[in-house]
Amino acid sequence: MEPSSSVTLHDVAAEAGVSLATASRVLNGSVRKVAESYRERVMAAAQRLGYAPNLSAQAMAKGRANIVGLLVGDIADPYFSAITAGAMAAAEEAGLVVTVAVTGRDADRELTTVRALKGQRPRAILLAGSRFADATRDDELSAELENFRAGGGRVVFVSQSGLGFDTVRIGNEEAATALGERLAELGYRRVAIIAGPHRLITSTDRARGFTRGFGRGGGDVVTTVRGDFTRDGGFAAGEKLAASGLSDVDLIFATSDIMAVGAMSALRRAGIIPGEHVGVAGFDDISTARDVTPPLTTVAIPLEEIGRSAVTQALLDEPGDSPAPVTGTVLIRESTPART
Amino acid sequence: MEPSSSVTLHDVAAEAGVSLATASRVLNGSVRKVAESYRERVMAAAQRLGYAPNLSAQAMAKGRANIVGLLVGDIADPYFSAITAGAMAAAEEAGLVVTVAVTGRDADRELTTVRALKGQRPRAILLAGSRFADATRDDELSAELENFRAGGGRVVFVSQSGLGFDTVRIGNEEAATALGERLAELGYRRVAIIAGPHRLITSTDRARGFTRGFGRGGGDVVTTVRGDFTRDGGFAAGEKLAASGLSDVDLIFATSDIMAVGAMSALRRAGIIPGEHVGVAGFDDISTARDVTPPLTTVAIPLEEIGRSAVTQALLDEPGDSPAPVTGTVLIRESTPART
DNA sequence: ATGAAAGCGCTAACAA
DNA sequence: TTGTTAGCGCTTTCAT
Repeated sequence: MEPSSSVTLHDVAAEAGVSLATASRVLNGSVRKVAESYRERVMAAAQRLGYAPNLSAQAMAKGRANIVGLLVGDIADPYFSAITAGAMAAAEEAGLVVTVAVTGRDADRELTTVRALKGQRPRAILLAGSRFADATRDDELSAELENFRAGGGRVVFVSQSGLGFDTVRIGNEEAATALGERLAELGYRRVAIIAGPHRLITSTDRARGFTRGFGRGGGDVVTTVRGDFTRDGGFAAGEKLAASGLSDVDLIFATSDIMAVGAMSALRRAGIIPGEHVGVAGFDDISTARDVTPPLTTVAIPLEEIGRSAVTQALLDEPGDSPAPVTGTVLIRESTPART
Repeated sequence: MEPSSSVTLHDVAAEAGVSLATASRVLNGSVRKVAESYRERVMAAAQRLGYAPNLSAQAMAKGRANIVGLLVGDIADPYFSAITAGAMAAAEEAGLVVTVAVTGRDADRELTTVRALKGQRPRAILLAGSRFADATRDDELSAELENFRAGGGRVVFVSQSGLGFDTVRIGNEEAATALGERLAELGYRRVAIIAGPHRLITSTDRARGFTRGFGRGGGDVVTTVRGDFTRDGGFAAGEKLAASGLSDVDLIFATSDIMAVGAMSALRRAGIIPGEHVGVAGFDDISTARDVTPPLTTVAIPLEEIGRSAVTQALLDEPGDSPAPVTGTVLIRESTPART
């Protein structure tokens, strides 16, 4: 049968000779409750007509759509795309559709975007990405999300919490501390830190943690250069450091791999060979970290797993029991050979 | 005013002392038609109550949701995430929300996913990613999309067309030909091609184009190694080539940068230095191509632009006028120095 | 210019 | 177990 532009449940019910309610029960409603013979007839009719439920209608009738809204800073950033991949995998398993929106790592846009997402009445809203040091918008965001939760929606943050919602926390500071210690053990003593903007807590936490660990091992932070929390931001910071001569520095720590990778390119361009003239370390263990030369020392964060986790958390019966923070694993690679 | 769990248009209308219809006209409906005084009162009421339209309800009333569904092979692949970024930017400008789904580069899953997306009654469905050589599912997919279009939805393919829908075409074969010619000019004569699975037309087109161009310049294809169209697939292929000794080969062309990058890592691991012992070239110009060592010769494809374009195309008044294919630009970098 | 009311497709009481 | 029916929130004729 040629499916007309849109087959409704009504059509299916008619075709099968049963009531709307019965058809609904068979195709979508709760399990077990319809006689096998009816069940089959409905299924057959649906099949024949090519019926597909109208999600908007379902959402309206149920008050909630089988959607999860995911906010990321920048989908083209491997950090976020890995988290997204994990979230989408888990969502698909749960029969949910994922709506993705980007915030550009900006608090205002984050707020706007949350509002837009709320309009879909999704089952959950997931906010991946750093919280902001400047809490200007936090009250508004909180209110917006609190209201969403009051309506039965679930909210899950990924990274830092602070606003009192469920959170898949990432142990940025601890892992960075461990990395700092290890690098100090390897003989590094004077580090230049490449960090993202002050307002990104993720970056700040990592820098602080690293500083502490490195300090414990007897190392010092010589300087900190800031830039966008992107590849190009890292590149620019790398150029700046290279221009300064790097005289007093034996190590560069960037608060994300993507910045580290950009910085390495800048260094090499300036004739400074990463891993040889100066050690370089990053954070995240994005795929590229293995493929640059030399392979990049970093902290592995199970990004995909975190994405899955966020969805799982959102689907749990009860909010409130945030799991323990995800821990990172220090990965020493050739970009930081032991200092003789 | 404390926004109760959900403020409806009804509430706003009541608060403003106007009818539902008027409120609707002010807040969403077509422009100009409401007296300024009413207009203001409604706006104020909406503001005060924190009203946000329920998209599902709007979708139902209008028959179509302000959503665009985007299908990608793998969101963690920079090729797709760049396209996605572009599509999301354009969608946001148009006030549309983007639902993303992954196909895992599998025709069956692609079909399933299209069905799921259709349930949202989105304004458009965008299919990024290679078509499949094995057209087993093409009829079903066509039928599904044709039906979607019949209901007023728009369909846009990105890459190859073939199914008779609007397409943002990518000139893979032509650009690969140009690349092959250039590399032959540079003195390369014997290439090993690293390709994705046979079924991915994108990969096949690029390999064919390259072969032609390289042949024109007097070069030969010595061997072709296939693997997953991923970084790891490239790595595995690279290992295989390295193991074979690479005796008879002065160049490796991978049909995507991501494979090329993986292959470079494998080569280096085996003691073969890319750009020195053997030239390496890729395709796409993903961000990483600049950051590997040596920087990777490739064909630049304006991925973000393509994503934007797909959305723009979908929003055009009339289907059918697919723009000219997007052309790639050959970028010779240090991974393919001129052969002496 | 404004309002009343009929749906849009589906679910979930409530009846039978 | 199955069917009837009242909404869900919004848009859109059609009157007024």
